[in-house]
Amino acid sequence: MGRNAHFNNEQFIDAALKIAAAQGPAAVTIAAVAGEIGAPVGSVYHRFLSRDVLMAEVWLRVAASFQDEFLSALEKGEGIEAALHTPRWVRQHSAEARILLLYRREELVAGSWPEEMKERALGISRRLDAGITEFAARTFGKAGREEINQTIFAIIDVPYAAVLRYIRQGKKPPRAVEEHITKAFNAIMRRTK
Amino acid sequence: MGRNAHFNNEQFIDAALKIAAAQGPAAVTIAAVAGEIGAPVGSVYHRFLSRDVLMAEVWLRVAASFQDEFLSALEKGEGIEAALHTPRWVRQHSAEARILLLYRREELVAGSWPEEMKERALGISRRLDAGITEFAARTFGKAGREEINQTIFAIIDVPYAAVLRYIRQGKKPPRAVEEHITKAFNAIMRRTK
DNA sequence: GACATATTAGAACATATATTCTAATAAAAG
DNA sequence: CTTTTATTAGAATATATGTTCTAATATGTC
Repeated sequence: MGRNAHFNNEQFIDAALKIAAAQGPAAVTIAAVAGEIGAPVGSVYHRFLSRDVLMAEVWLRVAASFQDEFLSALEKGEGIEAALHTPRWVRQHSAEARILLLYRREELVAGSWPEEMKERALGISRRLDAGITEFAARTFGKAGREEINQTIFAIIDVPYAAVLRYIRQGKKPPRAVEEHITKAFNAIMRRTK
Repeated sequence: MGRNAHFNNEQFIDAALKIAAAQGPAAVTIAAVAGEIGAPVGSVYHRFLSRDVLMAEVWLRVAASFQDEFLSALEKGEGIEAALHTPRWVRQHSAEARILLLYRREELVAGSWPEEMKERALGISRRLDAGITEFAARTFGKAGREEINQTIFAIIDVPYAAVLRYIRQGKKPPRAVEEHITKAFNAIMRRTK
């Protein structure tokens, strides 16, 4: 019962994501989000407890989008597939990439998260840690602090660096970055002892 | 003539830098900056045209601090010295490093810069470009788009990536990152043809 | 010592924006 | 057809913060 909805949660999250990607998180005002889809500001609060909760939904969606594919590449492949996932995902998802790689979580969500969302976020980072550790153990035979650091550097940090420059310019990373990432990956992951 | 100053420009810039490094640029309110050194808010405006101008001074100081040493390492050495300058500078200058590597210029300075400061900023980025180009030419024999991209990746982007994770955690990067950077540098800068 | 002025001092003002509140609507249930 | 209620609708409110304004205070100059 009750009146039919003109808008749904997705639309607000989409609008916030679009604005954040294009103009940065500070431009995501409630009025801008509502205006983007022609909704009244009251409807934002009808659907989300606060701006922080809306932004947290944006972050969770973007992070999950990146990570699902990343982890399956990591589980299946030799690692280089996971390293190359970053430039590929960035090409495919320009807006999401800007949000995930250009801003830190605390910039998007200033205040504290509701318990239920905190759980979801924690789940995401735990799955990533587990995937990395498992891969390091598979590659180096053991997964001590240094093996894990090397792995993180090769398959997360370096691909991130390779791609960041282009994201900042609003461009898609060129194919050549895959070659750079591959060279660095091979050099770093080569067993040294 | 006139009353003696209790405060000077440096102190306000220092205060803004400290707050930005510790709590992010959004925490750099005029009241916070003034409060940090026990000055009245009016004195901030007596010395700086606006918050943006103050933040621009912060950025210029930090950028110059990083770049002066970086460029002299690049001019003298074989490139690896420049690549390793990043982790070393970060260890030496934790607060400045947070500002330079954690936030983009537009986050620090939202509005437009006064012409004179714009010149200073442009000078900084031009010197960097020139240094990189010169080094690429010296290393590869020529400095086409791809040679320059490779060079930027090896001596700027990768070191940045190696260090970022620690900066975010408020830690100093461990010595091991120098080894990772070196491996990647050698792999990337090796002439391929 | 009186004056001019650079600077401190902090209250007042303007504005942007998150949030709340009250009312209007429309659809389902009986 | 009346009642109930989910939702739209947007005006009103509260607050934070950049900026401006007016006054007080020292210090050098005559």
